[in-house]
Amino acid sequence: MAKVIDESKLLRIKEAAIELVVQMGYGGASISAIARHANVAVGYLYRFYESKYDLVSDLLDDKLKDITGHLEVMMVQCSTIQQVITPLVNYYFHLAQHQPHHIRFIYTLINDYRFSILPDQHQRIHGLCRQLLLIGQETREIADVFTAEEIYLITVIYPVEFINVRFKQLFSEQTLSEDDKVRVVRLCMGALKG
Amino acid sequence: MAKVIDESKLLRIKEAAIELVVQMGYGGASISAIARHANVAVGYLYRFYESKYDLVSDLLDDKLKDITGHLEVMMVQCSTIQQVITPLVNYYFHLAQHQPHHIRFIYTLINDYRFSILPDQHQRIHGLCRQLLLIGQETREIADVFTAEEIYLITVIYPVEFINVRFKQLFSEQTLSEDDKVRVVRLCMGALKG
DNA sequence: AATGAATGAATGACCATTCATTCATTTTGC
DNA sequence: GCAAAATGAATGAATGGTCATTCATTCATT
Repeated sequence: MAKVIDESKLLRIKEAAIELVVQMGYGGASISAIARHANVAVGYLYRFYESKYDLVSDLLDDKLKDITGHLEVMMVQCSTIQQVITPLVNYYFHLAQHQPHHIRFIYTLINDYRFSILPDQHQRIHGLCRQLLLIGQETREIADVFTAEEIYLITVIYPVEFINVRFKQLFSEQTLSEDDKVRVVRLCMGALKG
Repeated sequence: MAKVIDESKLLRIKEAAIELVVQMGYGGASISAIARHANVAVGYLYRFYESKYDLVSDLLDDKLKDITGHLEVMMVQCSTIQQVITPLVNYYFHLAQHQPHHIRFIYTLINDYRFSILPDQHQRIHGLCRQLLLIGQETREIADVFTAEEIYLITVIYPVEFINVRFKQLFSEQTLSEDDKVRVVRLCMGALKG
């Protein structure tokens, strides 16, 4: 007698939550507004998530999983840092162009002291940065002085911040271009070189 | 008949607002909680600020003014980029060590899409970055390919993000040290070199 | 008829903001 | 020098709204 759960509704909830958290902040994104945007009853959200915090926390984890998953795939195929950074920045730009709310969502919550990266993703990100560091020091693309912490800042935080400075139109009102992508890759590679 | 406005109360309100916005986010920092923390009546806040948004927005502007003010002073005395970056990073670290809430506050709101840098500070930051770019290209400390946008990312965003990755203990549980300061300066200078 | 997915009114707490009131200080009148 | 009147700084209860969450009810499917 098990009825089918309408997956499109769950998707709409996720999309609405992401959009509203970006626009109004976590506190400003009310459950009733999320439900209204998703065209779903208020109570329906509690079928999948125990609380609003749970919903948003899970969404953040999903988005981070997407990034680490992508990075892991890229690292298997590549033997130089340049070969990892280029598709990684490509991925950020693709996300920024096709799902701008999603990259803003990550950005908003990664900077929120109430949310933190869950232990699982934390471990994976750690491992990936250490791996990058090893490869880069082998190929001499990364200076010896650097630690995994700096690799994280240069390869994850810097590109995301570049995109957000553009979104906020702080220095330029241009939309992200191919040239910008090249600039970001060049800056990352230059910074890693030391 | 003019009574004296108790400046310490206003200071306490500002301090409480900063602390609570950092801890609970803008939406979570209620006026009643701010007033309670500041040991002040709820209505008292409205003597100085028209609304909660006004209060927080003004505080952000104040903090940004502090940074741009410092940068302007530093640039008058210095003729090389190294001579600007070093005291600038020093200033960030000093803020991080002595007023951690304040740097977190800037960090939290600069990343919030509901708040933006007011036109006045915006202009000053623009001008400062352009000036840095000119000096750096003269002294060959900054590669020709860079724009003011990249100078901003490297000299403002990167150091602040470094500090916040530490605050969040993402890679290291160490508190900020003199060695870290040297690392940040080195990374900034290296990145600017291209 | 039975099941359980989906609903949305109801709940109690808390929100930002207001403003009649209180209270400390200053000015005035003597 | 002092009491009374005037001032305006400071208060916090009151307001009307919104919040997250619950759960009795409805409705579609089996």
